Amino acid sequence: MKSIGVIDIAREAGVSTATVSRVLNSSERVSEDTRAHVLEVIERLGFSPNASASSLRRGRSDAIGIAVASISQPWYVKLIRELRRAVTARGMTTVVYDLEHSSRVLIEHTESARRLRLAGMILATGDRLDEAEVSDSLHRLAGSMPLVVIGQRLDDATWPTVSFDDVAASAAATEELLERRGRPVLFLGSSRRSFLSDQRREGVRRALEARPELLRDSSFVVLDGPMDYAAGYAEAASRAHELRRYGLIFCVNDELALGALRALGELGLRVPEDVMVIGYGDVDMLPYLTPSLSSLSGDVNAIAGDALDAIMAGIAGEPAFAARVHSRRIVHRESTEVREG
Amino acid sequence: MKSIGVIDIAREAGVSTATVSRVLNSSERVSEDTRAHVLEVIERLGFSPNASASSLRRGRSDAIGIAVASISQPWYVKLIRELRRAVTARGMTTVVYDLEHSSRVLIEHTESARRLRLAGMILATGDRLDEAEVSDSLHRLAGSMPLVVIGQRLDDATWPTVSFDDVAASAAATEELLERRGRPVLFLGSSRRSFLSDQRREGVRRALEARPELLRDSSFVVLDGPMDYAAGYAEAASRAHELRRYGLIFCVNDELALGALRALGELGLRVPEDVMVIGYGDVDMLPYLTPSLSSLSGDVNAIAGDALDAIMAGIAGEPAFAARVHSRRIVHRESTEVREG
DNA sequence: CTGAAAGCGCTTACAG
DNA sequence: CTGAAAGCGCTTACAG
Repeated sequence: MKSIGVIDIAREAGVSTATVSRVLNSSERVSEDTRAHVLEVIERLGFSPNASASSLRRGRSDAIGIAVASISQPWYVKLIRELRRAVTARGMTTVVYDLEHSSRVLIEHTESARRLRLAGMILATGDRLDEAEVSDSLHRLAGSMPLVVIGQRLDDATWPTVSFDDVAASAAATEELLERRGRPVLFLGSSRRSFLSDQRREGVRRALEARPELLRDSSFVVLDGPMDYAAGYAEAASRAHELRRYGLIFCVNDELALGALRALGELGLRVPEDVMVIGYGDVDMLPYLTPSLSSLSGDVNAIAGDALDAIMAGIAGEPAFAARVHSRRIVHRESTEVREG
Repeated sequence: MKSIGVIDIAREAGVSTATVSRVLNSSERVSEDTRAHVLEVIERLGFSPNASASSLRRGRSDAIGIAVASISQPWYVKLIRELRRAVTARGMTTVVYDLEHSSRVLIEHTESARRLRLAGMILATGDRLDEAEVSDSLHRLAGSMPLVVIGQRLDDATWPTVSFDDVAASAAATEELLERRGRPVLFLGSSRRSFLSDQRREGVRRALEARPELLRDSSFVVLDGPMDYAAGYAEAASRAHELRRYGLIFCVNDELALGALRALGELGLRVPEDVMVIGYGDVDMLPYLTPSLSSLSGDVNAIAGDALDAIMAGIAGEPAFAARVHSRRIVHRESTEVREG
């Protein structure tokens, strides 16, 4: 069964294929009568235009790629949905890529995006992009379509970037919490593969520099595997003997914080009375934990808006900003609710 | 800057475009020397074949669509990743669709899939598909490509389906827990838009039928909004006065269970001493909650394997099974750890 | 406002 | 094993 195409519609409607095409891409001048008639025929025959033919002829697809570090992290899911909403409203489509925190998958997806001749690509990740192979892929990608990166800026980036100032956010949060309780800090989650983790650690370190005696007794744990619930649990549990020395466990994400919370409970430490805990990301479940978890929150809509402006400018061939930086907000919940000196 | 195509590669390599194409689609007979030479030229010029041209010529894309009810639910994320792994291993690609639990989005995505002439579509959702507009979309989709549905079977389905027997799973779990504690049950989460929710409720009801006095005092709550943390919390909290009457809160998913857990804690009810709680899905975080949450778990790999077999059969034009049903397993954690009469 | 016709970049049946 | 050439289904510059 041969599927029907513009030729069939044109014949049935008694017009040319050019007119059918103009109706499909509404922006053109077609008389109202003709348009209505053609649309009726399209509807009646159940015609679905072939996107490959259209993309081939136009030289590019009408889809924007959205690649995120991991679709199992709620913040990225929100970002995807917000971007999809905005892109759809502009009459374009999206294709979602889950990087699974893997360089290999990132490279596979960039190649796929190039083959598809996407209209543009928005890449959001906190994983390091400066590894040679990855960086090469990105430059190749940026050479074939507009690219916007959310989360970090490579030194040799030729594309717009949008990010949070996580150094500042971590520093501010740490200072605030040190005032509540002036004790050493345990920082969980500096992976070699994570750019954001480095930023967050750096902020904590800076805040502690003002109190050398606390900095000396603080610890910065380097995780090399996944930064998930299990890792948070294992890292906290394995430090059972020294945990009482810290006033705050600063986790690079909410998953680690949740895992750590469980370990602390098993060890008989109370949160926040014995030790405070804070995470990063402010995922939806935090208010429902016991104790509810404090976190550093970042506005998805602001980031999505900037990324969209930049990608649309790129598609239109116009210049966009080089870098935009947003700030985060600390959300206090039970895990940091304590008042001392 | 005109991007390079097979013609450029052919000229540079001193062969015909037919040969270049054969090298790209490795399956063909090409001499080793020619192949190596052409590959070298492709690499050197950074050639990326135009997927639209290829799809147009072949009559369909090499991508399989994976549409899931929501990418904010971990089980679906696991399914996506497992399917992607398997599809990639077969030399094809995937495109991910997030239905956001919305019929409108589902319809948009099926139209998009049709325009893209995907090789096939795997749809996984527990939301009802029997609404007229949705059902029409599915039949239209199934008319243009192989379709496999995970999660439910429509009466007039012409496509293979894979699902869990949630009636049986709920019934078995309820029976087992009623033996631990013979008290009425509060069932949370029967939404009118959810097929799976109906199945799960039905299983609980059947198990209770054997104990009419318990069935009489049990409650089945119908939620009409999202079934998330906030809903679980709100529903449990709003029943503060009657909560002590139940021996078990049976939640249609883990998110509701987590929300309910928090509400119970605030009300001073102990889990599992005062009331047991169980969810559905067995997401990764459950062991790290306090108390850790019991859940009904379903094997992703078994489902993914069946779906893949069916879609591949469909693509090859071969017949596949009509329906496959898998069973779930109860995973006991602290929230159901209690022994009585 | 509308149509005739060229052409986007591949793949493949056919011929050698 | 390799090449010449047709054709997939659209869109658009051009002409009227």
